[in-house]
Amino acid sequence: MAKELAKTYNPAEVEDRIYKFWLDGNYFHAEIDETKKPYTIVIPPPNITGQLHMGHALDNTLQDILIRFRRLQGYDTLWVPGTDHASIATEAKIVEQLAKEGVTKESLGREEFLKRAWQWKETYGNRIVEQLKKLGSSCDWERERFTLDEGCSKAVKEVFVRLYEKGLIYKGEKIINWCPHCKTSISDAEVEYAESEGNFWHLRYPLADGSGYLQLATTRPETMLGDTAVAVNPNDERYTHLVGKTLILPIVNKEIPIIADDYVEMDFGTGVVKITPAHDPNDFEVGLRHNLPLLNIMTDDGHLNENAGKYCGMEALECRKQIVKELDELGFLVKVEPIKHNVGTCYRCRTTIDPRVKKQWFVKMEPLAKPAIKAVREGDIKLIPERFDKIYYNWMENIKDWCISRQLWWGHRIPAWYCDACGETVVSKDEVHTCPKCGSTAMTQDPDTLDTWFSSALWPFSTLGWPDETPDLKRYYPTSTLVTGYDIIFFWVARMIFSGLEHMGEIPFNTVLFHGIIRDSQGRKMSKSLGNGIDPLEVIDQFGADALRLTLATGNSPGNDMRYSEQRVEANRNFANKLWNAARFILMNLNGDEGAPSLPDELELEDKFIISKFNSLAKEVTENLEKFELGIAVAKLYDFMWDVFCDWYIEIAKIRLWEKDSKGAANARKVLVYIMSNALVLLHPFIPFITEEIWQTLPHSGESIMVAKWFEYDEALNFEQDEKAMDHIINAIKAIRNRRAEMNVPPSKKAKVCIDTAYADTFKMGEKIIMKLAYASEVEIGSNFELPNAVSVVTDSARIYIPMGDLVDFEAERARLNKEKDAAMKDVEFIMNKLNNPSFVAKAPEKVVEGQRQALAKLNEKIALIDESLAKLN
RNA sequence: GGGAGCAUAGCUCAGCUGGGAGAGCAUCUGCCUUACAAGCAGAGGGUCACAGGUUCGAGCCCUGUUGUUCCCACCA
Repeated sequence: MAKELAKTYNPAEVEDRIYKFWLDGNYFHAEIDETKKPYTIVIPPPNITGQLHMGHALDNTLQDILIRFRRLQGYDTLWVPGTDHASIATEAKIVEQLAKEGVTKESLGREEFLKRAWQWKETYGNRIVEQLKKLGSSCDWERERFTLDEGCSKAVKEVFVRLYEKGLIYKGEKIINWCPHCKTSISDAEVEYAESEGNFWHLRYPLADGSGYLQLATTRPETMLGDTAVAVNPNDERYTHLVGKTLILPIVNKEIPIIADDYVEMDFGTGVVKITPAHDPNDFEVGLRHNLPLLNIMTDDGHLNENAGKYCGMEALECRKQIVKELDELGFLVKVEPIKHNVGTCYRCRTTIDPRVKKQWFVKMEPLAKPAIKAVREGDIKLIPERFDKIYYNWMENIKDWCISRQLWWGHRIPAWYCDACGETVVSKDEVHTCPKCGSTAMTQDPDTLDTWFSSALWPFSTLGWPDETPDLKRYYPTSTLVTGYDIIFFWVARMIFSGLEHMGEIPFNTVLFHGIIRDSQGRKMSKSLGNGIDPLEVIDQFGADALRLTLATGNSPGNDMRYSEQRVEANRNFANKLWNAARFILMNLNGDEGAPSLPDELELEDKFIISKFNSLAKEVTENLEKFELGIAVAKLYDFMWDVFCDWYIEIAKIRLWEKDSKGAANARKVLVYIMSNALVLLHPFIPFITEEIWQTLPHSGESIMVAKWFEYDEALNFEQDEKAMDHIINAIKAIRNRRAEMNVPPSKKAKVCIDTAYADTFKMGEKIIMKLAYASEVEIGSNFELPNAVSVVTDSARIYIPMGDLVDFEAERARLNKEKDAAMKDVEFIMNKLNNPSFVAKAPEKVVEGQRQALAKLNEKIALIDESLAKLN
């Protein structure tokens, strides 16, 4: 016997219990099953520094929807979870933590520091995993991974050595982006440009021969201390005679050459550029072409170094002030012009980036990018929405070498050793103790670690066991779908693609589903500094994980940002409650003889109607899900459950249910259970908790809805005629309700309904339905009604009279009917215009033309019915 | 400088390959009808940013304009 359900759904009461039930049932765990097709998703590993935010909630909701859908469809599904060590972010957090204790990372030492980091990982890495569970994520937790775990380390070393041996990883002295706050290099992708108010300082440098000056402008005057040339365009006739001459660098009083280089734009500024090869990427290139010396003037923490002479030790911005002051005093400052310009900042800490020359490790990108471009171009990998193709190509085609070394401790240590004796570099998967060249045993490992994204790039195969040829790797690679935000297309998606192709020889995933970011109700990005972030866990506490998931899955299309509003969550919580009460209603009426859900032998009109509707719904929803149209799929389910199943079918079913022990009541119960439990399965990917809870209380076969059978479209359940017949009845009921509402007749006041129709058989079947839902005391089907005191209402299939006695205002009736007739006539005119247009009839598809003809016929019928009604009024 | 997205009801957004526009919330009216007031029934509300074009037919395709958001580049 079914158990009683509370009147309102209380998610807090069921969710944790259900999740535990799933874990105990081991439903998330994938066992390789060769009879099934595999479907795999690897999670975008959340940082161990993070708390679950709305972005995670969205990302993981979408993944869980896909994975649950495929699981129900009978795929061998695997969702690999894990977390990311997030080298810079985590190291910064730990340094912060240490600072509170008055300890620096250097004083602690590398080994102790790493111990602390691992402690952090234990504490906070677990926290975010627990938070993912609150959402309902059906990850295979037995396969949980960490980007810095042993397996990932093995993969990282393998990749590093392979690429090094192929010449695709090299160490070089190049200009890189240096963050003076994080004290590490970062990659180009990690630099964010922000507009800032600055100045253009116009300076003049005197010619060495005393014959005059060259005027130029700079936004960073302090870099002049590192100038090693001044450049002009070779075609600039103003300056050609000066090329080869020298200038005296003010303050420094050093002689530097005037060179000619195409890089200089003649019509920008004065056409003269100071060249600081050690602190500007363009200048660096110029320097290479002209063999200019590199003069580094900065320390690692953003101060001027010994090359800055008297400015040594000064902080960069302070130095800028002093230099400008001195230049002004010496007469070298021409003017100061305020300008807006873009400044590169560190994407982690927002500190202004100092471009500088350092010896770093790089990945040579061009050979890796080529096949990665091809994979998308040829459709092996599909990006959804498609427009991200362009963004991807643009980046890949203009890619520069990837700076992968970081001056951090928390991360994968670079597997390179240097011989203290002969300077030999050895790259190896294993520890190197002896120099292969000179035999010395004084080997020192490179102190640097790798960019976090270096290990993330291997995630789709490192998590499956690579470089070992594990059964998982064989079975689940390439993965099926990657779900992630468009904001990490370069950081992560692109790098996984070339890594997968290079190391596995195969794409890492078939499809990438991009989603947008979640903004606050005013459209602003959620951020800590604004304090406008919404904590998904609080939302879950208040409204339930299902309501949150539904909100994130609805009203949102791939690749687009969405605004979060609590009102939407509330509306979706209400939907959950609606389902809950529908289930409650069904349970109240069961008497225990239903057995597992199945259809009765005899079906009434309304049964066929709901079954047929559900049948085609299932087909559409399946197609939508397969095309990643998750929002569309769930909207259809929502409408069906609320507007069709609850508002019509349940209400109609009550008629038979009230006939207590009848066969009809038993049949109605069966259909109710059948539709409800099958609909729950279709809804389950979106709202897993409540669907499980309800499914369990209803008659069911099997242990869990998680492993129930996805409903598949069945031609035998397609009852088109019955759907149409029900439509006639529904339209009549709606029309009657409308008339009654207009006349302010309360439902308690029943009235007789007389129906004149060409579909007498249909309406005969619907008599009881109309009685109940149109508040009729009696339904009479016939023709030539003589009803002097009746209002009438017309649908496309019937003329309906409601005798209302004194309530009837004949003038108003006539006016209303005429208004309705006018509206119908207008529609007729519109359609006639089309049908009278020869090109429409000739060129439009037959289906469309026929549709218009039918619509016209219906309208004419309706007009005829209205005319008859009008005639009766006279 | 290059590229992309968005512009649809008061608000937030759907609208799949072109066939007279939908939802939720809000508003108005009437209902505590024995699943649900987190509900039921009914109603109002839109020159689909603007201007052209293609088409028998355009919210949807093409061109341009305006507004807005974002990405890339980084001319010092």
